Amino acid sequence: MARIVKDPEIRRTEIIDIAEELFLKSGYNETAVSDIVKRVGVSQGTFYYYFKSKEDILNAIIERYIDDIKVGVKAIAAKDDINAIEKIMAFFGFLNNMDQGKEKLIDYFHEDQNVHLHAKFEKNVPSNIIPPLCLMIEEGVQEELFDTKNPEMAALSIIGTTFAISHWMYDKEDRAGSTKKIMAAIFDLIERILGAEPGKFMKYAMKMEEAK
Amino acid sequence: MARIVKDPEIRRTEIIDIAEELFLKSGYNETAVSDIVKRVGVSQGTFYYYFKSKEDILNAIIERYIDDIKVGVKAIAAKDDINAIEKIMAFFGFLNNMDQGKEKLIDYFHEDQNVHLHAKFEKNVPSNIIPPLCLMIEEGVQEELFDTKNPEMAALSIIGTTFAISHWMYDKEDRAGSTKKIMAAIFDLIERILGAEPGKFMKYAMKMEEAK
DNA sequence: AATTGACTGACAGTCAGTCAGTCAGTCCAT
DNA sequence: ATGGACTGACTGACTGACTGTCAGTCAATT
Repeated sequence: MARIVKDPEIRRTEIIDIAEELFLKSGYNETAVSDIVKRVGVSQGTFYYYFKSKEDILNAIIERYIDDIKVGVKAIAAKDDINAIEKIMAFFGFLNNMDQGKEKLIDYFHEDQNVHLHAKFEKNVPSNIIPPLCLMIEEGVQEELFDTKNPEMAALSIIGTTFAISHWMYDKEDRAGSTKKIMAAIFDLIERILGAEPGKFMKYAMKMEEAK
Repeated sequence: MARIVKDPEIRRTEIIDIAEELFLKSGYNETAVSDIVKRVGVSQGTFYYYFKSKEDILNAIIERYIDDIKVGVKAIAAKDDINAIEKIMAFFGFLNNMDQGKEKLIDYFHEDQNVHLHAKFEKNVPSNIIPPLCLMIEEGVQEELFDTKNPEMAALSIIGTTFAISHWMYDKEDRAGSTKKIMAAIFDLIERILGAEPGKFMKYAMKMEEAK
């Protein structure tokens, strides 16, 4: 094969891109390293020059997602023209959009073959999004929008609730149709967890809808 | 190898037992089918006589856990000498004891090598424990102990919260020591989610403590 | 004696990971 | 500018280990 030398960073990204695509399409265990290198157009050795094992490239893929999330969430947390409720809502909006950007990443995650990817992802997400979410909650407590003594636990509860509900919805057949009801239910739970005034989140959601 | 014929059900259980032990000790990907059959003392072919693939036996292991949980939870839900709060607390006590019975199954689950097992487990648990938990909550609403319009969502939120907090605690170093504080925090969150009187769960917990 | 079905073990095919060596690009001395 | 030394990106054949198959064996049952 013709030997083509590239900037290591570009080559690395190239390999990660293809690996991600194949893992999502066929599953981690079902994708061979040889499938990846064939698609990239490099040798087996090159793969192991960049990644010390197959598991290692999976970690690299996850890390990239986490980094994207970190950047987006930090930007929201740093805003000073919106209040805590709007931040938390923007936060969920951002997480949702990320999925969409990757062509329904979340759809892939819920296929059985991708448990491995999904599990690693959910294992690593909380430690990165709990701290900023926690800050937003503390802000809301100071603004007297929320009433909670333990912002960290509240943050965990919100994330756990959101994960659980989104998993649950994916296992049910009748996914579409009742998104509004589900949003209302999630808002209700978040308000309860945070000790916010009932209906306050929905009120803000309507306002943002109008603003468009 | 000496040929020993056993009752198929016993043989099947035998293979599952060993496989479970090895998967938990060394991880799913790191355990070879040949390791399993060597330990059981049967041939490679016997393994594939009982299970159609390596993935298949993992599903069998998970199924066994789920069945244990189902039985235990049904028994609690059927009791008529305790109220909804006591049932929910018994429910969590049962889930906790199950872990202990399996020599801290939950400890193994949180090791990185076992993401595969863990993920399959958590993917399948909710669909089995949400319905009975849901019934308990509905009971509590009728008894006017709780105030919620959507018991199913509340059940999901409680399970999600519990999972998220237990994962979070395992990733933190200072695990021991503050179990009481964590229990208090979880009770507080459950009360908020269910719309129960603040401190009510803790009150029942104290009462049960005394009863011993 | 015939039938059933649990069981065997050799084997085909596949895959993760290794390694000795190759070659493109860079940099410096002539 | 030209060559030669050097670096590190890259190659691909190879190995050992693995999953899953299958033709056939043997114990138990009828």
